[in-house]
Amino acid sequence: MLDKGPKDQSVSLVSRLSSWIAQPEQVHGVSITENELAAIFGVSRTPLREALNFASAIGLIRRQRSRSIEIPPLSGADMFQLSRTREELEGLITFQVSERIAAGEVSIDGLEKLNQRMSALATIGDTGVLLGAGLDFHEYMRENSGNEVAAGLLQQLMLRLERYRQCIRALDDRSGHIVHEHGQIIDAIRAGDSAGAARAAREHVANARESYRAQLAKHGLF
Amino acid sequence: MLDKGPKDQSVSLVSRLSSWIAQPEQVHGVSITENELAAIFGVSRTPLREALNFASAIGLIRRQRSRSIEIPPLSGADMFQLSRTREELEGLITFQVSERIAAGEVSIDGLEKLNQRMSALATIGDTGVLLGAGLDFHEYMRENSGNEVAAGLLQQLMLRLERYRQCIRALDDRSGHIVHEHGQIIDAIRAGDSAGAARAAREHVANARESYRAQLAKHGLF
DNA sequence: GCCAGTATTATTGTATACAATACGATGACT
DNA sequence: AGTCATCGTATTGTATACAATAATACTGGC
Repeated sequence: MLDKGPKDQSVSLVSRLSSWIAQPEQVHGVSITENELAAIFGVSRTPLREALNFASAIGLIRRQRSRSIEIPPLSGADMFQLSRTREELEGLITFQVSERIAAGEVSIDGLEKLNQRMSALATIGDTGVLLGAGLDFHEYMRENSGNEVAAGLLQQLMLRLERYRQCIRALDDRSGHIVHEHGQIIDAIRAGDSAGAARAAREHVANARESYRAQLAKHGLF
Repeated sequence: MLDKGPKDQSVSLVSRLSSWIAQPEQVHGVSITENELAAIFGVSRTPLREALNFASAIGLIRRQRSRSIEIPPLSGADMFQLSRTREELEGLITFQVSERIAAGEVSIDGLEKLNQRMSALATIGDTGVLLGAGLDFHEYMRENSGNEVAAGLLQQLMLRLERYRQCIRALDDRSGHIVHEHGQIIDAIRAGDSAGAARAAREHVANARESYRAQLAKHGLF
């Protein structure tokens, strides 16, 4: 209980909470009491409840009134809707990034640099690092779209998708595809084809979704 | 999510807070202290902070760490991004509603009924009621899309757009267009043209956005 | 007069205490 | 034995109190 150095916990509590939820060993669909969670994180109920409110606002957990916290069960349908929605938003911000680059409001250098880094990592073959670089790519798109609204919503989706990502991180080997598909997006942007870039981004998400679905089905996860 | 519980304040606090923020007389971009807000709503800081966390999670307010609450300023750019993002999500769920109707998973009766009601109201000419019915239409789409994810994100956007809606409610007379555009969406769904329905939905949002932009510009609001 | 450094105050972050509510168990009655 | 009412306990919702941090005012030195 004596968590020394108790500066602002609420911000980090949200990320700690989301990490905790994302752990595959958590039994999904089960209810947990606030006191239990508070004990787990070593804080009192007050900051915990603030984190819970935040988490429930973005759909990470569910809270009926006067009921305990429920970790939403993982399901293929849920994963599909998350990814399908992400597809639209990634398409939108990719389009907007492309437009901004075409208009000279943003330099393409950042994307080129990320692309080179990805290619370099692909030859090395470190899957973990490569996947991290892949996330950097999408983060860069969010930050340079000029659309904070869509970027914020996308980040919510990424947090929720993280739970599924955890399940298949070890299994997935789409790294080669990822590099290629990111490359296609950048190519379209470079050519000034914003609509094409958006299309490529959407296909990229759709491909990832299909890969996830296949992996999860193959291992009979849900 | 409406005010119902006599005791549970935290849920209703969120809606009360969003209504309060949406009031045009609020000076946007100004900072407010938690104690002031707590006094305004007649509650202690604890439930207020929970509502604030919820509101900041969905972008209704901004809270830097250890700083007072900031009501994000209204701006044309913000309105554009909200509406532009909404356009994508409305397109998506309209597509999904259409697909579910085509597959027989959902009856089209609900939409037909809403359409008839809208037409009837249009002849009467009560703008306020008609706009409410328009919102019902979109709510129906969200609830019958089978995509809780996109529906939840859309609801966040609608809450944030409410602030802009408040500014021009009295000015707007797009009622006729709304009825017509909703009709086009329904027609496409009835014809089994999901892609067409999605396109119509997106155009509907884009038209509303342009109308908003023009109205706000005409009155020099921001 | 102005700037730096410190003291003071205001405001946020956290913990504890209490109240209200929902859930479960126990027992009475049919 | 089954069902319903009532009570007891567990859990959430709210308020108050305290701690830590950021903002502000003040004083002394230059």
